[in-house]
Amino acid sequence: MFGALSDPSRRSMVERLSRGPASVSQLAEPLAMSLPAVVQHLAVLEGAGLVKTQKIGRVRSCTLDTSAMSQAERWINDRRTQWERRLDRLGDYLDQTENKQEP
Amino acid sequence: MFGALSDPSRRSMVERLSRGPASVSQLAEPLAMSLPAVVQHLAVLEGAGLVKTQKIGRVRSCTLDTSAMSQAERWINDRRTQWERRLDRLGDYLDQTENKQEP
DNA sequence: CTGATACTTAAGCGATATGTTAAGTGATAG
DNA sequence: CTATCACTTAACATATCGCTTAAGTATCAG
Repeated sequence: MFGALSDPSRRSMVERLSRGPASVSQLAEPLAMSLPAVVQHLAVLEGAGLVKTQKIGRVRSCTLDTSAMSQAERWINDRRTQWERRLDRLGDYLDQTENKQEP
Repeated sequence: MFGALSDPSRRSMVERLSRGPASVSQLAEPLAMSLPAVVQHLAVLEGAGLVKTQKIGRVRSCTLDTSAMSQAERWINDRRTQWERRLDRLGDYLDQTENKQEP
């Protein structure tokens, strides 16, 4: 999941897809690489559950799956808030001892 | 940033640090690898701005830097909400055309 | 049917990542 | 002072990643 988003090309593909569905060729167009390379990146994104694809005729249509993104967002948020709660408790403790030293 | 979080060992280190500061040895303890390997992972986290370290005597104390995490969280959130706004607009459009067809 | 389009599959290649062991360095406990 | 502890540095194996080219398949337009 994080691994999928760790590559700039893949992030730009996600950015493109956040503006709406696209075919493989459309995803490849702004990228300076061969089509098979784009398909490989796409496979990584699909493997991570970030992108769903559907082949109609000879065109593969790609769309974003935001539920997978929420999961990563939550992981980060959980660690961050846990850390910040710890800082808050530490602050409370310092306030407390400060009050005890100078009553 | 995403690359730093793409490794399970590094995520477990971040998880450990979200519960409070720790030394290198403390971070290494639950991991099944040599100490130099842990230090390398730590360098990646530090390079991504996720962790700050400070050497006091012979022990290196590591703490989380949540501001870097917020940035990644925001990136995900931006893409997700952009996608969801698009879906909303599409829904509005479909409602509209539906009303026109059956007045 | 024929040719063009939109991928797909397969093989390979150089760079980076992830781990190892072995040998330092510097701080501190006894 | 000496031994130990907590890293640190260096050299190296191996694996995975990101990309390439070349050849194949399936669909659609004319």
